[in-house]
This record gives sequence, C-alpha cells and structure tokens, in this order.
Amino acid sequence: MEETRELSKEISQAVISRLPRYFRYLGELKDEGVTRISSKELSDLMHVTASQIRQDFNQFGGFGQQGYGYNVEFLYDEIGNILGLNKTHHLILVGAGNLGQALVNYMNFKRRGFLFRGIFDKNPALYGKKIRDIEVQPMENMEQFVKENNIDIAVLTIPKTSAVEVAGILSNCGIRGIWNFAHCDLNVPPHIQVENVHLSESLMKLSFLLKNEELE
Amino acid sequence: MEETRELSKEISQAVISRLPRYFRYLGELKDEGVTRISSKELSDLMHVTASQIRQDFNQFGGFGQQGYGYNVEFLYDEIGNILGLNKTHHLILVGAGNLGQALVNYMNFKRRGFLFRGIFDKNPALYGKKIRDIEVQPMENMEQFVKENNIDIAVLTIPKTSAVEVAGILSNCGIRGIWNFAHCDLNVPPHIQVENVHLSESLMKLSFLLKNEELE
DNA sequence: TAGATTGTTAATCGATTAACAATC
DNA sequence: TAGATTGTTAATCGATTAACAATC
Repeated sequence: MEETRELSKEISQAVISRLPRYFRYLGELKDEGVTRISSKELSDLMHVTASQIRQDFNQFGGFGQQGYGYNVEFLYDEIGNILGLNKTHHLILVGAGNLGQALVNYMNFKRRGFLFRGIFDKNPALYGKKIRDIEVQPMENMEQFVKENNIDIAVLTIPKTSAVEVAGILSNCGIRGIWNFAHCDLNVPPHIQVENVHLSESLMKLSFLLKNEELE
Repeated sequence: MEETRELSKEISQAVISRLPRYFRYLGELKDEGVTRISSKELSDLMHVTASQIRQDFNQFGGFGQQGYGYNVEFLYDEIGNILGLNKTHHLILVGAGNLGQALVNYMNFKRRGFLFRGIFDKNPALYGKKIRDIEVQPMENMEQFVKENNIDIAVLTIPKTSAVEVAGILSNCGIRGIWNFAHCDLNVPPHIQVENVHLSESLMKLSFLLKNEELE
C-alpha cells in the first residue's frame, strides 16, 4: 500500500494545513516591506509557537540562518513553490449555480495561477451564457474538454445527487484534483486528490461553538 | 484563564470537527430507512475506525446499547442537539457580493434553522436590492439591526481590508458568532466564536497535494 | 568575539487505536 | 443462555513543545 510513498518524506496533514496560512502572513509582511523575521516574531504575530514554526519549515529543509532568522521574500517564495503556486493550474467549473458563478468571478484565484478554462452545467437554459468570458457548456462536453485542454482541477459545485457520478467520469479522463463543494464524500482512485469544502458542516461547527459557549 | 471551563467536559477540536460528518451520514441512513447501526458498520461506511466512533460518541454519554448498536434516528437527533441544530439561528450577511448572494440563496441552511434576517453592504448601488426577499441595507444600519433583532451569527463576505474593522463593530453589539470568509484572521474577544472559511487556502492545499502526487 | 536564533533532538502532551470486561 | 456490541481502560502512535548545541 505504501510502496512508493517513502521517496519523498511524508508530510503530515497538520503541517500541510498550516502552509497556506504561513504563506498569507509572509505575503502581508512582504507587502509591508519587512525583509527579515525570526520564528519568535512570527509566532507572536500568528499566535502559534516559535517551535512549531521552526519544525514546520524544517520539514522542507533549512530556510533560515542562525542568529538572523528568515528572509521574508525568500521564505515566501519557497513556501509558494512548495504549495505549487509557481505553476499555472487549469480548472473547470462543474455546476454553474450561484456558488459556482461566485467562484469563477472571484479574481484572486487567477492571481495565484488558477485559471478557469471551461464551465459545465446540465441546465440547457444556461448554455451559452458567459461568466467572465467563458461560455457555459452542456455536461456532455466535459469529458472531452478535460482531455483536450490539459485540465488539472475540477471544481464541483453541483448537488450531491450527481456529484459522485460526475467524479467518476472525471476520474477517467485525466483530472488530477477535485475541489469538492458537494455535500458528500467522493470515492475516487488514490492518485486523484480531493479537497472538500463542506460549507454546511462548517456552519454546524460554528453552531456547536455557540451552544457550548452558552454553558460556560 | 480556564476557571469556568471545567463545568462542561472540554471537547477536543478533533471531535467537534467530526460531528457534522457523523450527522450527515446518520441523516442519510435515516432517509434510507435504516433503523439501527453498529459502530463497525458505520466505520466501514465512513472509513474511520469503530473505536474512534465509540470514543467520539462517548464524549457525550452513552447513545448505544451493548449487543445492539445504535438507534439511527435517536443518534441523529442527539448529535443534532449537540450541534445546536434544534435551535433557530438568526443571521446577517455582511457583504452582498457574488459569494454572499450565493450563500443567502443557498436554501439548505434555512432547512437547518439558519435564517438570514438582514443583508448589509457599503455599496449604495445595492441598497434596496432584494435577495431572497431581504433588502440590502447600508453598513451604517448594521449595528442597530443586530441589537434589535437578536442576531446570533454574522456571515462576513467582505474584503479583508474592512473585515477586521467590521468584526470589531460586531463584537460590540452582541453578536455571538462570526462565519468568516474574509482572507484574514479576526481578533475578537474570546466569548465570540469564529469559524473561518478560507477558500484560497483550501485551494492552495489542493495545489500542494497535486504537486506532491507528481513526485511519487 | 558575543549575541542571536536557527536546526534538531529529546520530552511532553494529546489523540487514536486496541483490547476486553460489562451488559443488553 | 449465548452472541453481539457497547463503554471504557490501557497501549500506541503522532504531533507539539521545550531545550540546547550548532553556527551565523
């Protein structure tokens, strides 16, 4: 099961989840003109321990210098590279409802190299409608489009009733990752990466926190 | 710091994060007419260990019966209660852009008792526009509206530049929780709960996973 | 050089899993 | 009663924190 895994040192989920936040803080520091920072200063800023920061960065090799700290711009670039942000990603949107349209219209993704290339929906009323210059196409076109346009990532903003089926089709035409907004778990082959955004579960978590706060 | 905390047994973040997923699976089982389930069966379904399921449920007292397992409907209701879904929550939307509008239009929240009561934006062009029968109001009205309408939760879909300031205002007018979609961390008093949905960080995580997959 | 701060090892803490007695 | 499965304790595993030698 784990045969080839050992080639690149396994990075824990906990560390991976923290990387984008480091990236965000370093980007802000860079924009503010800060050139160097110590793990202690960053720890005060981010409310995590300096020890954890150093441990995390050292999963990927030494980015700092004893007695000096870390060069902000260098560290920012390195973490960006680790996150794969130095590459352009080609996306399709599957499901052109309110949420899907909002995501396509959200321009920050483009800035980071995530480019929407195609939009698909099963509602004929939407065919030909343009969202940010991209025409909505019938679902039937999806498979061929993914194959022909070197699509990396599919963004799934469709109801859970069709999500599993669509994920199956995508798995068979070369997609590499699925950003899943449908309220279900997808069962795809292990070489396909899935990142779930379960909004209603996030809201339930908030609800729990409110209820728990009452008791204290 | 931790004085009153011990009144209700502290539940770990890890457990809290899993509750909504249990709730989703139990709801589906209930809809399929399944009346009882063992931790082993649920574990096969959800791809987690049966031991973890039993440990998690027992954080809240015994919901099962030896030799029988768990009653699906009872367990569903209990977890719903733990999550605070037996109560109605009153929400406001702050920031009526694409994403905000998509959230208001998303009807599943209503089904779970999360009701949008007001919508606020700083763009005068949107004032009076109706989204699901709710008129967009000027930001200036927000503070009073929250006080007068018993609002629990503010959904923040505004740029990070104004998010911190708005969170400050909300903190002072009785809001209990913030569902934060802005790309920043909010520093609010500890009695106010914050649940972050950082979409770009989620996408970066997916990007990392794709890049890492290449190496294997 | 002296001071600062990393990289890294060791200690601690917490979460997950295994095991089994309790009991339906 | 016998069989099944929970509730719960104990063992293991992994992640976080502390400490400090290395070194810029």
